[in-house]
Amino acid sequence: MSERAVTISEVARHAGVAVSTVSYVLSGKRAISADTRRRVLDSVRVLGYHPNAGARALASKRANVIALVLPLRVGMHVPVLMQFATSVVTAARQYDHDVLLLTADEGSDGLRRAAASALVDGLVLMDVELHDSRVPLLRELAEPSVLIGFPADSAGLTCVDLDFARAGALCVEHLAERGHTEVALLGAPSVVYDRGTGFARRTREGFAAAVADTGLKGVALSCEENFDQVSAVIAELLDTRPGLSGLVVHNEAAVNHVLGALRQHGRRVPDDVAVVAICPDDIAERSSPPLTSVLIPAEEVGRQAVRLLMEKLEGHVVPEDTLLQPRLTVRDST
Amino acid sequence: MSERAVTISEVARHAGVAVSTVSYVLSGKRAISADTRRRVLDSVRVLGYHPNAGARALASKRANVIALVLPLRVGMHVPVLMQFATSVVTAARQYDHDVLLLTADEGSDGLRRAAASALVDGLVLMDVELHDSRVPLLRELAEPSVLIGFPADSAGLTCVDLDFARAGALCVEHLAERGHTEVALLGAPSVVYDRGTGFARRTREGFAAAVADTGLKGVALSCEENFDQVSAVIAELLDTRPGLSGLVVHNEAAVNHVLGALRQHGRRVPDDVAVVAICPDDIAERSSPPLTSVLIPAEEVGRQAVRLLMEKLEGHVVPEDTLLQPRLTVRDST
DNA sequence: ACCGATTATCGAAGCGCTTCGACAGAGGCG
DNA sequence: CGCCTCTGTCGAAGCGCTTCGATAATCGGT
Repeated sequence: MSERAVTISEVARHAGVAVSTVSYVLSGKRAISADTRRRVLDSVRVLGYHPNAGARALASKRANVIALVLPLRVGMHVPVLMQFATSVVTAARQYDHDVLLLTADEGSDGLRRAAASALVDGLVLMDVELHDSRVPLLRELAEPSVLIGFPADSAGLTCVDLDFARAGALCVEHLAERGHTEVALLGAPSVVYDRGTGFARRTREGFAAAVADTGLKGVALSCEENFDQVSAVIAELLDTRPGLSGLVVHNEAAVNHVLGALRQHGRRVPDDVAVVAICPDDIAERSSPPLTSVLIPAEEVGRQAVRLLMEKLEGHVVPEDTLLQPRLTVRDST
Repeated sequence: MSERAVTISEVARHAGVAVSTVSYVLSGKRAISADTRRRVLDSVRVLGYHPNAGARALASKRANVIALVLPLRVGMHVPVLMQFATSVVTAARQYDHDVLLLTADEGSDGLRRAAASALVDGLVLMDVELHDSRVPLLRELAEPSVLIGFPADSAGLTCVDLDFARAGALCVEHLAERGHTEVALLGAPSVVYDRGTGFARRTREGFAAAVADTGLKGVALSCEENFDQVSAVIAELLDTRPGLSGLVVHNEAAVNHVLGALRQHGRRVPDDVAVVAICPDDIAERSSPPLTSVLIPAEEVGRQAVRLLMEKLEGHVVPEDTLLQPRLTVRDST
């Protein structure tokens, strides 16, 4: 084992051509005769050649690696982050790029280091907050970047996200169609609103706007993530708002507690109270009853983020804002 | 913006020394006078020099990057995976290494490609299964690797994991001490056992052994992850085993359903039924009541995995098996 | 049959860094 | 005082690849 790696010059010798010819066969940047191409590719296969990434990066000034930057704080539901991460990796591979994982611990220095050392060609930042400390740096970095989520000032940046305002509205509209007249939003823990996390606020705004538009009665509440607190909020809600019959839950960790609390308080879903959640499909499906939900299209968000980054790497101009339209799946809870 | 990157020769010129001297200052591989060192470091700072990663990798044959390979299937609880991932990244940075994220989609080819192209110096594989298709490849790869989890045949490999057998036993012993005489294990979904996931089986074995040792009565059941099925299992259990008063739950996604089902069936925790979980602390803490639990020390597992890999990269010999001892935290559920 | 354009291939010059061997100068010792 | 050993520094040779310009070879048009 441990045989020294095969180099391009060995491939060239084996195929009886010049090193540059092998390079051109592999990159396709110049025309090569079918015959030569075949001989070279055969040699590549026979010798098990893999181009040396460092050498390639040095000569071409392209590492073919992008950075994926994890959020500063985990405010978002973790499984969703994981979905983003895997879809970014998968999408990147389709463009023949790899993904370097950067965490918040290093803060902006980490981004600067990775970019300045040419370790990566571009950056994807996950779960960007309204006042994200990493954002100013991006503006001065030579490397292109794409954000998942929207900071307060997104001018000059490329951002992708689910249209959360529309998602919040969609839930309200669905409940309105079902004939409900008084609804409530159970959102993120209050700390998430306090620190200005964009998607939580935007959902709330969309909810409020739709409530106004449809002429329903509605309140938006924050929602902690342990059972007792959820149960207390539900009790209070049922108590003070007898007409309430529709619930929008935008909190993956709390959604099962909400169902438990409703059960505890003797309310049946959907007969007494209808519930629509904004959460991943797997959570909605394994709840009892399975929940009508708007899912966060993590897979598509990640794919779009990578696509946009690749466009930028090619030197193309891309739209600054990309909002993905939410889709509501009706299940048994409404 | 976008000013061309500073190179080592510019630093050398600025500091009035040879390129090689700058290199030696930065690597510390040869003695350099204090005066020269200071001048060089000043120039580095003033010019904002960052060594080019590709050039460094090419010349030194070390990329200073390790691969983190995500599991083939997500059988493990996702937040725990995320904890592994972040701790691996953090630990790697402490050794001045970065982390490349590889997913299962590419399978073994991805590993081979990353290794053969010298993109990475070594590999950390997460959530290894008993018969993991990636394992044979590792044996023939020149690059060192460390596994998180144990395959069926771990000979010649370096593996790290929580001692799940001990964790299962610890839970039983705790319940025995509390005076319970009949206990049950609610484990992973049956499909997880079927595909031979090591940690699930090992927990079950530890549970069974401890039940035998302590002379308790006990059964081990698999446990699906939606409320209705959990509720049915709990009903059946309470019905057929009236003496049952202790439950060990090794299933993060189901643990809240278990509590809900017990509530539904009129059992109080811990008065009627004591529950001890094997799960992350945050889940245990936000349950109602907060659960006595054995946590999966993801942070330490990741750190140890990286430490072992770095040792191997240095050419040192490391122990093949590293089993981390579980610790049980008593909360309100027992 | 000759010319210019086109196509296919080659050789060589780097990319920015590490590392090896060489070599001045300083210091220790008999 | 001469010799030897360290120290600290330098210059140059690559590492494996991409890419530029040059050069043959081929071709259609006239």
